Amino acid sequence: MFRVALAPRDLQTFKADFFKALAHPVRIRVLEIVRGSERTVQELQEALGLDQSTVSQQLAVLRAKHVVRARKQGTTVRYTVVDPLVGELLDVARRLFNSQLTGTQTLLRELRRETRRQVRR
Amino acid sequence: MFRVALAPRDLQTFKADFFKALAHPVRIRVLEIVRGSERTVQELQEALGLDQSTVSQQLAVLRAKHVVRARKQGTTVRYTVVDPLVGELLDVARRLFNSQLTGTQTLLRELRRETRRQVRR
DNA sequence: TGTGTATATAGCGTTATTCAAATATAGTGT
DNA sequence: ACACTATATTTGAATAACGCTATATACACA
Repeated sequence: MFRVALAPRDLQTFKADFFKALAHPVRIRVLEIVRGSERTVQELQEALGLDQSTVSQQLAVLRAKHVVRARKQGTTVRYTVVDPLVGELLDVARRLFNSQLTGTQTLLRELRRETRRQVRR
Repeated sequence: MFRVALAPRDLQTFKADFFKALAHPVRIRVLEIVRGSERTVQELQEALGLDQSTVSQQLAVLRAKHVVRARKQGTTVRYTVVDPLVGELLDVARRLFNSQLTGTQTLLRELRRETRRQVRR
């Protein structure tokens, strides 16, 4: 028998795949909605103003990368974030963007609004 | 102060672009080296076992997304992470992977080794 | 000026992601 | 069985990211 030494490369690939899941505007918006509480696809559609197909497609990507989990209930499906650390990750990311965006006014305003919204909830 | 080269259409796009920068195994490895201390391209080449062109290329991506900053000094160029929060982000990500990988032995072992290495430093 | 060294960029074929439209599945009520 | 609703998957064309090789730039020093 022989040992298959898994290169550290594979670990980084795994990590990269995870970040790939976050590397899309719609998917980020989905996560920021879903991280608060479980949501149906319909709710997501409305919140995002996107059609059913698009939302389902992006949810499929998030599912494939194990960022999000689906719970079927009759004919509707509810989504949650698999790990609360995903939320924490998004928070750190927000802080990061906040410090990076200093100087670009419009985006900053957006960011602030988002932060307030989250605190209030 | 910091200036975004291409004004992104909206905030989520900006965020997505940032995560895109992390969505590549080599770039993650680069960041995990560079986050500790400033490194020359040469040092990175050696540490990664990759050729000059590849390393420079990935550094270019990280630069374009403002994750990393270059400091030229004579003929050599030293790279640093722009914001220490990037390091924090990687830490949260590591915790996340750690909890996700429970059950896949080999990758877990790799992950542990990495964590130890970092603590020790 | 010329040569060597460190780093960056261009060109290009291959693969992966995206977007939108169409179609498929699965559950519920009649 | 049929129709209706909620969600998922497939398809295909457009675009972006990759990996590799070759070439370019920029600096140092003789």
